[in-house]
Amino acid sequence: MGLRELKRERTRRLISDKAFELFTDHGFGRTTVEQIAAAAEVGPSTLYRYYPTKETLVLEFVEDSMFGALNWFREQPAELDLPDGLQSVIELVLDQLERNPDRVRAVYELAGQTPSVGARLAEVTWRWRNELTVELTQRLAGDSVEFTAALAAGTVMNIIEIVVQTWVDNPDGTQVKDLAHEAMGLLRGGGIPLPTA
Amino acid sequence: MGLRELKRERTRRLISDKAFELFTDHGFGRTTVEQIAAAAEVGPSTLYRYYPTKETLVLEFVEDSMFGALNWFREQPAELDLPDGLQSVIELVLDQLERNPDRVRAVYELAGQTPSVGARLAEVTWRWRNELTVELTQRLAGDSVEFTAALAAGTVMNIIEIVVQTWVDNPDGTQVKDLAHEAMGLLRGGGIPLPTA
DNA sequence: AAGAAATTGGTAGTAACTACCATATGGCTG
DNA sequence: CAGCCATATGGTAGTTACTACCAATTTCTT
Repeated sequence: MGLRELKRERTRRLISDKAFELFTDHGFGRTTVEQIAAAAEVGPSTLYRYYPTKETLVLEFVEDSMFGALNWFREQPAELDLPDGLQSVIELVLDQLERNPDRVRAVYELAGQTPSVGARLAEVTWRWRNELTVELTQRLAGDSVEFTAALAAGTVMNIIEIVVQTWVDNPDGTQVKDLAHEAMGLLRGGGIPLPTA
Repeated sequence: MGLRELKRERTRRLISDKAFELFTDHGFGRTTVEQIAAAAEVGPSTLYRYYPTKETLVLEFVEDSMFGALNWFREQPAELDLPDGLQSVIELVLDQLERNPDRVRAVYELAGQTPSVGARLAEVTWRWRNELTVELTQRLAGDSVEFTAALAAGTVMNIIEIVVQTWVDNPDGTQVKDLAHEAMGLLRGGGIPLPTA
């Protein structure tokens, strides 16, 4: 890796870290982009080149965690057993998020307090689910492939969201992996009240 | 209803309609709030009192449709059969949306083209699912109530989103109610590849 | 009819974001 | 090593969404 890319990574991380510091200390709305740029010792112009909106500053880590797992899934061979693959996707996402619990909690905190951040977070998971649907559609065969893929992708997303939500709400609660297994068990067990067909 | 409320409804609708006209003609990003206000013959200041953000102008109808159904559900007696109730919620939302198909299609068009609109739309459905989860939690008893409620609410939301998505993508396709039944049938039939527990 | 309450429109200001340009820095070739 | 090219940076000027506030008007109440 050349010096150029190295520097890019460095400043990117620097900006992101300083932004989080300011956001958690003074709140998202009370922190201006200029303040972040000043704290990171770059011009506002440079900051905007790395992060096109203020919200992306908050969501980068979560987005990377989710789409990293999705990209792994995309690279799997076509013969991959889908139930196994989907389970792996869930575990991969959760593993990635668990690498930085404080950051995840801060993200959800900010998303709860600031509507624009909440909206962007919702949009990220929505887009993630859509792209998983596309990938699943290509791996499925038979009738109603579109619907089947979309329902499967939606279910996977539900599990992840529920587990993460529960996890960030109770610090030091059950392990995330156990939570995920509980959710999957409930779904398979059929104890969920579904609308009558 | 007094004259005051009547006028309020009128201007609200007028603003919303003019906004949609401009959005569909020239695009969301190329329409300014001032232009909308001028078209509706109100001051920008007044417009902001009705619609706090430009995006709410787009999403009002969808939001009302979804939360109308949710409020109906909240008013049902505690003994309500949940599967039946959830099916009714789905049908109610779809009924409401079907009252203005052009508007729904325009909303999804704008949401696809404009990130901030897409984000707000995702946030609306996300919040809707959360509130349905709360309501379901109160109506459930037993172990893992939180998880059960969240999974049920998530599934209901998935069905609605999939049906609406399919509906807006193919004009003059299958009836929405048939699409909903197809989705529910698939779910009950167990043909969906779920992650291994 | 008169006062209270709510609606309106206007003004001034903040801050996110865009387009553009000059400068500086890292990477490669003779 | 010198010079050239591509890229990264920082600054300037401008647009626009949105907020806070105030004066004037309209509707409701008694």
